[in-house]
Amino acid sequence: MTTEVRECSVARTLELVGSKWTLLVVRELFLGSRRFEEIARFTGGPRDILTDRLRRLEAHGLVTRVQYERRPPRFEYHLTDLGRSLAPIIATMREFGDRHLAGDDGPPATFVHSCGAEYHPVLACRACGEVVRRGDVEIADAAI
Amino acid sequence: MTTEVRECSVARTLELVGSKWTLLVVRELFLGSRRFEEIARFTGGPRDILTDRLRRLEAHGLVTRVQYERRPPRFEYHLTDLGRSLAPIIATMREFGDRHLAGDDGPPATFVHSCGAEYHPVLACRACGEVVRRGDVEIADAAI
DNA sequence: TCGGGTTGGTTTGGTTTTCCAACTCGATTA
DNA sequence: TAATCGAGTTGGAAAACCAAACCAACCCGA
Repeated sequence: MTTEVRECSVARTLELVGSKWTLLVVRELFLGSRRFEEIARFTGGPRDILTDRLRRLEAHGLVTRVQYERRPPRFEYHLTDLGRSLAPIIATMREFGDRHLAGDDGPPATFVHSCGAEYHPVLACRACGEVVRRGDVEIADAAI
Repeated sequence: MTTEVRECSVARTLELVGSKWTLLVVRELFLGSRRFEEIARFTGGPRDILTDRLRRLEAHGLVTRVQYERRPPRFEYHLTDLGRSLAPIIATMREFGDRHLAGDDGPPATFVHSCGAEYHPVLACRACGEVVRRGDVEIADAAI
């Protein structure tokens, strides 16, 4: 009986962003925080862990550390293009939370799409552009 | 100076599914695994942790545990509707992994949309149905 | 020039989780 | 009777996590 662990893309993605605080750091960067103090304050995470997560994200090319001041050396963190491509993951998580885990006073933030409506993301097929509903997608090739 | 931690939907979602192995369990259920042994085999996770995750998912209504045999009592795990609504999170993670973290022989699984094309999810605006590109969405109300 | 304050961490010391292998338990098949 | 199976438990070690304190390098006001 061999180990039949599925080496899937979900697992690989989770190795990158699946540990505690990582995605909250990324969320903060999406929201415009740049400095360590902001990230620490708004996520509430332990500073040593945040340091570790930022280094790890940097090592994988999702974040860059930019010196904005020498003489005391000070740094800002920016998402790279690769980092920004995590947007759909954050957006679908936000949507799930808004819908199913909202607090007493509804979702804590709202976004607007360029069409003018309040923005709620749904999945669409890249090829045909149609919004996907349950049952529209089938697995073509097992092993995920 | 008060603690200004953002109580956002992303954070709430991560409390639910943000610890290690949870999303891999959910992925397995999406792929059709039902029994503990399958989940253990295909995720490779420690059995005690998997038990914990399944109980936790059950407690939050994402999974139901169904007895399919008495006399040795045996159980199956099924996603509830709420659990199935995690699909976009899994799908966007898979897409990210396929695109940026694929192994040597490309993505390990492919899916097909009902339009006939290979399925790759992109985000669209629920209201207007248009595919979202960078810059199309703005925050309307801070605090996320 | 002295005492604070700011920024971006690192260190310390302990708590919690996670990990893993081995074991259990009831029932079933050989 | 032994071996097997499914679905966990158990115990101990390793890793991750956490809060608080500390540090370095500067800036500011008195």
